[in-house]
Amino acid sequence: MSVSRDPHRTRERILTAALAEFSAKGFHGARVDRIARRSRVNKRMLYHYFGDKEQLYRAILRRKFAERADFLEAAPDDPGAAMTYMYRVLHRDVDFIRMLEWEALEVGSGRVLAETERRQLFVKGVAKVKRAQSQGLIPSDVDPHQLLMTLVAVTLFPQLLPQMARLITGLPPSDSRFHRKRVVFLRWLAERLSGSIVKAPGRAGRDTAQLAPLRRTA
Amino acid sequence: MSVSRDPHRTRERILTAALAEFSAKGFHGARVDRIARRSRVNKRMLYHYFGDKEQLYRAILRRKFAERADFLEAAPDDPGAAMTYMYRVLHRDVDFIRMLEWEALEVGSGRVLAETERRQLFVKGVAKVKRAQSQGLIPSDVDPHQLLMTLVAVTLFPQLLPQMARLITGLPPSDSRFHRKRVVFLRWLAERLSGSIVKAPGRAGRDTAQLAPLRRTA
DNA sequence: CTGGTTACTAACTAAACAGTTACTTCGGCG
DNA sequence: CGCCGAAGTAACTGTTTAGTTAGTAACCAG
Repeated sequence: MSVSRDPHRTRERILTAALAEFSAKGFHGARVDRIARRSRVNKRMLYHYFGDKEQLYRAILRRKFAERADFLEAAPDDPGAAMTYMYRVLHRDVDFIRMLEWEALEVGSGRVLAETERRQLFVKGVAKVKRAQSQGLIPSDVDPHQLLMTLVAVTLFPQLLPQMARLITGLPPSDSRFHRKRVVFLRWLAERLSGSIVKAPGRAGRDTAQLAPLRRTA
Repeated sequence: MSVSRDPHRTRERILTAALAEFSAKGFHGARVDRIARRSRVNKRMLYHYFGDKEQLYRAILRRKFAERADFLEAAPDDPGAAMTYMYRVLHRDVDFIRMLEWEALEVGSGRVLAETERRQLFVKGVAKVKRAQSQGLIPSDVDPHQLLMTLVAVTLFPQLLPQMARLITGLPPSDSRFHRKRVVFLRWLAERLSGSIVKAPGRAGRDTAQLAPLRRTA
């Protein structure tokens, strides 16, 4: 017999199966029995290791967010390269995007798990944008918070509302042709944003200042 | 006595309560009993009018999508005005955005309700972008499908992942200060996209700066 | 007024579900 | 070797849930 015990492996199997289930169905749609079956672990063990369904859910979230904790820092400084990088990375981790989306629907704009760590991540992201601004890679007459948010929006969106992406473009975002077109577009967009089209790639600030009066965020 | 029958009113009350419930909790999280209680209608009547939970859900979706069927057509031609218009309109209908989001998580990029009508809506949207391109409002060296998708992405995103919007900017997207900053940003972005940034030989600068409030176009 | 159809109610049911009980088996340490 | 805590199993339970039964009350056509 020898069921050959292996607590670590069991824990991992539960986490893997739970991620798949929660990502696919969300917290309410997920079934504890199904996670147990998928991981080929006795249901009782889920409760042994994680307490209850909600704590298991939180464990999944914590792990997923920790996994992607560096994705803004790891991005290149150049906005075009940064966008295509983010797009490529996030595109491969659909579960991550879906967990973000479930979270959005559950908590709205309320407090989230790992609030401070995640805020810190974005503080660094904003700092990165500001650095790019001072280097002249990005115009300085724009709120870096709003810009960062928009860069994320633009890279995330196809997986966020894939049905809409398909209805608009005719291709599902999982399709490699979609992928290629998106990357081409992102590069085009980066050119536009960085402002090096019309005038020399110098500092854009002065020239455009009159067009968009902007108060810096606090 | 006189329970004073009113089939139409009852149906409406069910639909209203169901929208609130499904928008808040999604299909699996929604409770039929709660919809019945909220609408102060006997639960049996939901089944009388709509068959079962799923058909009620579909009825809600159909109605919501029909309501917003013209939102791309109603947008102004000018990209800056269009973006702020879309942002304003969608911002006010959080339920609509949430239902889109539940749909995304449920069907992925698979077939959706009212598939052909909704595709048609976007075909018209793309045509609109192309028209703007031929008028020189938007550069012609960009895929209109990808651009349209991105305009939608940029206007929708804060409500799509409000927790992320808050973590990045420090303000929830429901906050009026957030709103103001976003509109300023969208105008900046439109300037960039339309391409006549520096000494533009045309209308990019001042005309669009004061945002014509919804000029309805066919 | 009558008979049938539609609107409406209260109480019930079968199934699904998260969580538990009660028990066995393994592994390591004195 | 003996025993204790951790790893594991199978079968159970109390509750919640979508959906139903069985019936009453209003409305209306003839």
